[in-house]
Amino acid sequence: MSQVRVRFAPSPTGLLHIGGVRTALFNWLFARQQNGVFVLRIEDTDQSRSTEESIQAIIEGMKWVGLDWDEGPFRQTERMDLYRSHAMQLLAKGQAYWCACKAEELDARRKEAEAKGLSPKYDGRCRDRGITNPTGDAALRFKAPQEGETVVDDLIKGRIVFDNTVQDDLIILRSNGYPTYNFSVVIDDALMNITHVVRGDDHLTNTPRQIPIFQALGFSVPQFGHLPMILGSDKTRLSKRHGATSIMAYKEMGYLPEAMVNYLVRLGWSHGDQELFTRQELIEKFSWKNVQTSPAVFNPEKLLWINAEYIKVSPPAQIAQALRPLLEAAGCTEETRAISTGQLAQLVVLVKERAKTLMEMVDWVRPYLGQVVTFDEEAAKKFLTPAIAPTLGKLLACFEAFPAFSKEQWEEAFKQLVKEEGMKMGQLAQPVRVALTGRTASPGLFEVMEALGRDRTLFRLGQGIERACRA
RNA sequence: GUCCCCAUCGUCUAGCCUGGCCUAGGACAUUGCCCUUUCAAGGCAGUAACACGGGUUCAAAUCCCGUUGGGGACACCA
Repeated sequence: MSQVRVRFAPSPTGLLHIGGVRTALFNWLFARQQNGVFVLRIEDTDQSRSTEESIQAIIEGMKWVGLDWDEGPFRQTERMDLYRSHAMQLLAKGQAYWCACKAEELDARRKEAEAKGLSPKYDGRCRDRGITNPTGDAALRFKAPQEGETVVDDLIKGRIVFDNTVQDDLIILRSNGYPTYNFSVVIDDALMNITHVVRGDDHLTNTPRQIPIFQALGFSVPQFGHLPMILGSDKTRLSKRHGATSIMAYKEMGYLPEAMVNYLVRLGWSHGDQELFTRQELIEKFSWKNVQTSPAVFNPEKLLWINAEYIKVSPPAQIAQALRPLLEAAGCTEETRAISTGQLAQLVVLVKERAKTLMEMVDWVRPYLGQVVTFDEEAAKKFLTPAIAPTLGKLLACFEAFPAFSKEQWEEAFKQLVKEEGMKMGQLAQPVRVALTGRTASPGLFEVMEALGRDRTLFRLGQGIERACRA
């Protein structure tokens, strides 16, 4: 069998959305598993809607999720001669014809047919007119088969039969000379030797339109596979109404690319009960057989859970690196630049179990940057009271007596003091927590002290006592 | 309207092809408990589904037909 060649062919009419990423991902996994080739092709034949920014957004998104392509990015607008010459071939063979109907006329006729409850398909009035010297605004139509059936043996859905009598004579070359989608995909998929065309379910009904074009041109027909759609919580097709759909929006919200990939692949594909996969496992275990046939609702809560799982197990230094720009963007520019990645990684270890996104992590890490603590007013008011000040003072004196920080020693001393004062652990722990972090919630107290170091711990404790006395 | 696809807990899904092991398993979310210096994390337990109706069969979530419901496509968009 020849080498597997698959492609991802987005149209650059907006940002790269998660549905597109999932389609790309399935293609990519299959290519990598089969030692095949993954092609990136930009379908920009609609000059009125395609933009350069969108092309950049697609490339940026693909890179972020780590879906590297082997060939391309090809742009259809750079391949116009190919489409035109093949269209002319069809014309010469009598499998295409010029159509002089005006777009507005066609529109009107379609509406009329619909109003009468008839099929809105082209009535074929130019089919046998034999126009040989078309005026500048004629379009070229493909002579679609009008009888028999077209069978698609779908990789995911199995055998699907379409009745050719409902097929339309599609326009393949617009009056402006640009090819239409259904024609340019066929030419490109054929010329690029694509072996498996895997795309969204919304293309399923395009398949019986495209197969006859492959055949008319004498190309071998690739295998097709149609992925179920991603739906929003209301079970309609996922769109902006449902929240963020652009892949880069998830980056900005603090999601990890590996988490996105893991979530997206599980949306429509499964391997028994397994939820978490390394990329290597995905490549090994992926199979069309286990791709779901029905659409899936996008569930942000599960994505959040997966992201949290990835934050917990990813190398801390890697998280630290990704965190840096977000920290700076959050206004901690100086503190962030002052800290080494190694030190930042230690903070990541400190808080990684409580942050589900990098954005949340920014907030968790903040109290450990800089010398001074920023008090949460409510927390300070509640726990840093004059009543507790003397005990905090004793604790400070006790800690100061230790020349160096030692988690075990300091914890021992802390517990000793709690006992002497006849308090409960929490009665002293909370005020100390507020003194050290400014907040009522934090990692374990002694981990916090370790992260802060002896000097800052003592400094902040002193700060807390001052605040308590003032209150 | 026509054509096509789809249908298991709220959600993602296992099981369906090759009927019995399914009084339907896992995960997210949710509820309760445990752990505990706070917040998490973790552990344990619970609530919760085969859309409906007919067949076929000794036996159906699994096979067949229909109904209903959802989605998609019917452009000189992709």
